[in-house]
This record gives sequence, C-alpha cells and structure tokens, in this order.
Amino acid sequence: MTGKKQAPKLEDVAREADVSTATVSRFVNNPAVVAKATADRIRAAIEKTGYIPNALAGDLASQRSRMVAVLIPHLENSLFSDMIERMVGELTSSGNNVMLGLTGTSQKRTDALVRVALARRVDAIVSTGPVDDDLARLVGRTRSLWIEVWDLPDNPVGIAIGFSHQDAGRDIARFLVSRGYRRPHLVTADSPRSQRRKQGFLDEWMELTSSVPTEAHVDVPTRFGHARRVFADLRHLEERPDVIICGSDHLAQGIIVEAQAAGLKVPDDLGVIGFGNNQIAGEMRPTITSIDVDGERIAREVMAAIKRHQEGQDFPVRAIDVGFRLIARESI
Amino acid sequence: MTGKKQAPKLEDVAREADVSTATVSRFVNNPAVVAKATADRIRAAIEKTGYIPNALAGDLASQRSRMVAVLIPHLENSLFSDMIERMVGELTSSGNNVMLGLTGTSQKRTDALVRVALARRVDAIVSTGPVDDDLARLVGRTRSLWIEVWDLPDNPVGIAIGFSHQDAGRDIARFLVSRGYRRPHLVTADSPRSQRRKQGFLDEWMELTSSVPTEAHVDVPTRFGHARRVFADLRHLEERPDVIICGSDHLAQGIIVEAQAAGLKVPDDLGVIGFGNNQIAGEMRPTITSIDVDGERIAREVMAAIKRHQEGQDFPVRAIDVGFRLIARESI
DNA sequence: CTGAAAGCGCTTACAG
DNA sequence: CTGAAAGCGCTTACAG
Repeated sequence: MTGKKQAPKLEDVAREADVSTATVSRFVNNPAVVAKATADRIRAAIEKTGYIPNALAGDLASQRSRMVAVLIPHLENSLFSDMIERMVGELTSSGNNVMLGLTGTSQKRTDALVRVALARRVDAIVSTGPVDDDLARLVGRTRSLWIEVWDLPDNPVGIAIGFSHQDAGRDIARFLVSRGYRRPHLVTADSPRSQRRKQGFLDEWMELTSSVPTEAHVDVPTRFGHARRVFADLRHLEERPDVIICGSDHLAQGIIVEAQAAGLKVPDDLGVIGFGNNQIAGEMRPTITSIDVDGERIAREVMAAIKRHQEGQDFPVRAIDVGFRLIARESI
Repeated sequence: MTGKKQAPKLEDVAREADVSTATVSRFVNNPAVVAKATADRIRAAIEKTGYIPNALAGDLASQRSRMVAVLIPHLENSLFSDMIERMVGELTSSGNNVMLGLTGTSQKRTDALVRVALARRVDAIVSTGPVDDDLARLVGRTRSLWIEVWDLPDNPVGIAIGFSHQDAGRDIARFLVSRGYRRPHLVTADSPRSQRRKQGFLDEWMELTSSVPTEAHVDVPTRFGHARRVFADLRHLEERPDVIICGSDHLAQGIIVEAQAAGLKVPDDLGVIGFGNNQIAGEMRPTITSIDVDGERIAREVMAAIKRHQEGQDFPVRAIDVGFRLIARESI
C-alpha cells in the first residue's frame, strides 16, 4: 500500500462547500448554472480538497463517455502520422478524450483494442484499417460509431472518409507515361490498399503502353530500410527500370539514398515517386514527387461525423471522398 | 437516434443463462471459478446476447482500472518510437489497457492529458517529459504512479527510468577527441535534456582541448527538415566544422543528405553523429554513429514498476539508470 | 438556483 | 460453486 489517503470525492467537496453533491456536480460540468457565491465556495472546496472528478463514475451515470478511440498501426514510418496528429489535436480541443491504440499489423491486437474501446463505451472508433466481419457485427450492435479513414470500401461498416486507391494508381500511371517513362518498377506491400493501387496502376499502364511493369514486394509498413534490398534486387532484372513507384515517401527516400550511393542521379538516371506526401517528401534532396492526401480535410470530416453522432443525428452519407493530388517535384 | 436497442448488460446475460449476475460477473473475470455446466450456459448466453462488459461500471465497482496512460510528444520523428511501441506491446499483452496521449510540445496539453488520465483513475502514467510542480502535487495525491522515462531527474515525482544526459554529452566529446576531430559544431534543441547533453559535451570538450565548439539551435523535435538551414548556416562560420553533433538520428540523416548535395563526403569531409539509435541510423548510407538507449530494458523496468504498484508494493528504488552506449558506425 | 433520491452496470464480502 | 444485496462515485429528472 502506498499509504495515500482515499481520493476525495464529490461528497467531500460538497461537505466542505456546504452544498449538495448535485450542486457540485453541476458546477463541475457547467459552472455557469450555479450562483456566483456558491460557485466561489465550491471552487475553494475543490482547491482545498484536491478533488479530481472520477470520470469512470461520471461516464457511467451520464451514459456517455466523450471518448474517441483512434487506431493506428505504427508510430514511426506511418503514412498517417500527420493526419492523426492533426485529428487528435482537434478532437482533444473540442472536449473529447482520445485513446490512441497501436494495432501493429496483427488482426488479433486490433480485435483486442476494438473490444477495449467498446467496453469503455467510446463514442467513436477511428481506424486506418478495415475490420473483419465478426468484429463489424459486434461494432454494429453498439452505439459506437465506426469511422474508417484513408479508404472507400464498397460497403463501409459505419462511415468511410477516404479516396480511391485504384484511381490513385491510375493517375500515377498516366503521369509517368506523360513524362516519357517506359520501364516502371512497382514496389508494393501486402496491404489491401497497396494492392488496389497496384491494380489501378497496372490496368492503366497496360492500357496506355501495352507493356508490363516489373514488380517487387515489401512488408508493411513500407519504410526506409526496405530500400536496400529493393534496390539491390534491381540487378536481377533484364533491364534497369527508369522509374520506381514506392508505397511511401520513406521508402522513396531510401531508394534515392541507395541510388546515389550507387552513383546514379535522381531523376536523370532513375525517377522515384513516393506516396502520402509526408513532410520529408518536400525536404529530401531531391524533393520527392508524391501523392498528397488532404489530412486536414479528413480530420475535419471525422470531427463533424463524431459531433453529429454525439448529438444523435443520422448520417445521410456513408462515404466521403476527399480525393488526392499528385504533387510533382524533383525526383521525377 | 440510431435506433439501436440498448446494449445488453450483465442482467440480460444472467436471465438468459438462468443464473445470478454475480455468477456471470465471476465467469467474465475468471472463467475457472464457475462450474463447467454453468460456464457453458453463460458462454452461450453471452454469444447470443452479444454482451460486451461495461468497463466503466466494472472499474468503478472494483476500484481499479488496469489502464496505463503513455504520454508522448509526437508520432513521427520521435526519439522514443521504438521504445514506446515495445512498451505498449508488452503492457497490452499483460492485460493493461494503454491510453496513448499526444502532448505536442505544449505544457497545456500535457496538463490536460494528465488530468484526463487521473480522472480515469489510471494505474500509472508513463511520460517522456517532466511534469511541472503543480501537476506533480496533484499526481502525488492520487494512487496513480508517475513514471518518467529517458531521464534521471534529481528528485523524481514518482519513479524515473533513464540515463544521465550529461554523461552522454561527455562521452560524445571524448569519442570525438579520440577520433581526432578538432572543430565540432553542436546542434541543440531547447529541451532540458538537450541542454544537459550540451553542457556535458561542452565541459568535457573544453577540459580536453581548451577550445570552444560552435553551436546552432533547432526546434523540438529535432528532425530531418531542420538540416537544410543548419547546414546552410555553416557558411557563416569562420572555419567549416569537421564534425556535427545532432540531437537525433533524423537530423543527422538530413545533415548527411545536405552535405552530399553540397558535394561533401561523409565522413571524409565531415563527420556526423546522431542520437537515439533509431532504426534508420543503421540503414542510412553512410550508417550513422549514434547513442543507443536500451528501449527494451526501459520497457521491462516500466512493466515491473507498474506490476509492483498494482500489487500494492512499495518502491525501494526511485531511479533506475539504464545507461547508454555509443555505437560507432560509418558517419564518423 | 438548489436538494433529495433514484439509477448507471458492474464487483465482492458474506452466507450458504 | 452460487446468490442476495450493498456499494463504487457520479448524474439528472423532479420538485421546490
């Protein structure tokens, strides 16, 4: 035992301020509704007792948690970092308690985190990945809103705020053709989203050029460290590619470093395109051509959806397409 | 309104399984204590009703939350990413619910997050930064354990698990002297930890060489993007430094990129040393000399401390020094 | 503007 | 191994 005395509760503050617990509760949740003189006494009593409201009890009694769970796969090397930081900031400043959960790439951990979030009766779960059918059913039975970001699944569990990865792949293909590239090398991860971008790219590329790109695979998340192997493996190709399409800006950065170490110039000898428009894309030398996704817009839409849900309103729209933009820079 | 019916509760499961709520509760928390036949009925009832325990009510009744709050400044470019991921993984798999909080660099947000954590009656708060006096007093009155990691303050609020940043600075100085460097350029952020590393470096350097290093400042977190300005500013120095001491591996990476873009060879024309031994330190070309901190050890000690605290034991030790190691690589 | 009291959904000592 | 019942610390409709 730590020997610390019990935490003061509403009752202790009430006694100290000589009011009822109901009045202290009202003051804590909305100071404006109690009389000035009473408020002053309560404030003093809270200060004196060191009272910290018990949110567990409060949420239980009021039947709402004002908590939002945000699930991300990784801290570092994530396509979502900028968006998530922005979203967490906005959620926090509008009075929500954010519970960040680290899922890794394991479905088991995702499952566990979703259950924990539901058990704490969160208002919403924001996830960068899809949920499997069993879990979807479970979520569907609760009052918690499921928000998937960065993708537009055909039949979203709750609501989806994202863009078409297939279209992004197509756009990249068109862009490379327009720049005169002939031998693209496509580096893809095993995630459903990467696979759809790849499909979009392949469809469009083959349609426009009647040729077939070479390919390589990397693990999720696609990061800087993968570049060494990917680059080294190029020598097994019959012809060296003239452009490498990466699943993230970090990987693109790694490819540039490897290319330069091998004496190649980017983009003269080899073009490189990233994905996600992470901060480093604009900071690397050469700066990295990438696909930008409007993280601010996503954050805003997430906020709006949660607010509507908290206010008990329905959603006319289940999917919001925020689009994307190809940002041409020096690396291509 | 969503039109969803009320979430099923213990009572619904109990009725369905024809037992008391007490028994269902026991089953949920420890399946082994109920008879096999009863357990089977309850399991079926839970399945049928889609019951998800209300952790808010459970924690309130049992007076323990099994929640741990982990406070970090940023997602990306953080010295702590590897350690935090590891820690979160271990905490989660040993039955704790982890609440990740994003503090940014603002004390106000840190304050708010600490209050939220305390209000939810977390067992412990793990933080990569110190807490101000008022908040420390507040935390001290609760049953929540404060754990500061990556530093060893003189008088820790709860317990501290880290290392001496001053010693790290001194070690770097000795190392550079031993490698024959003469004109170090020290890039420091405004954080207390960076400042102490700087002080250690300066003390040792001046003692050994009787010369004074040049310096530059960057914002926290020290990241890749800062490199451009830092490097450009070198031309204002009377003599070009022969080695740059960076506050993070990301910044070191940026310096290497800038140096190469300017036609300098690392380490022949310019040495670079990072800090934190992030994954990229071993992956960059050239690989980056850095200070390694044993994140696995820190994670383990954090786990042990939380476990002891949850079991009501006292701490004989308030500060645990996990040390650090200088990893010499190609960049120096 | 304020108070008395019921209720939120669990847990757990106690008794059997 | 199981049940009846008190209690965890709040909130809030109702009444004044």
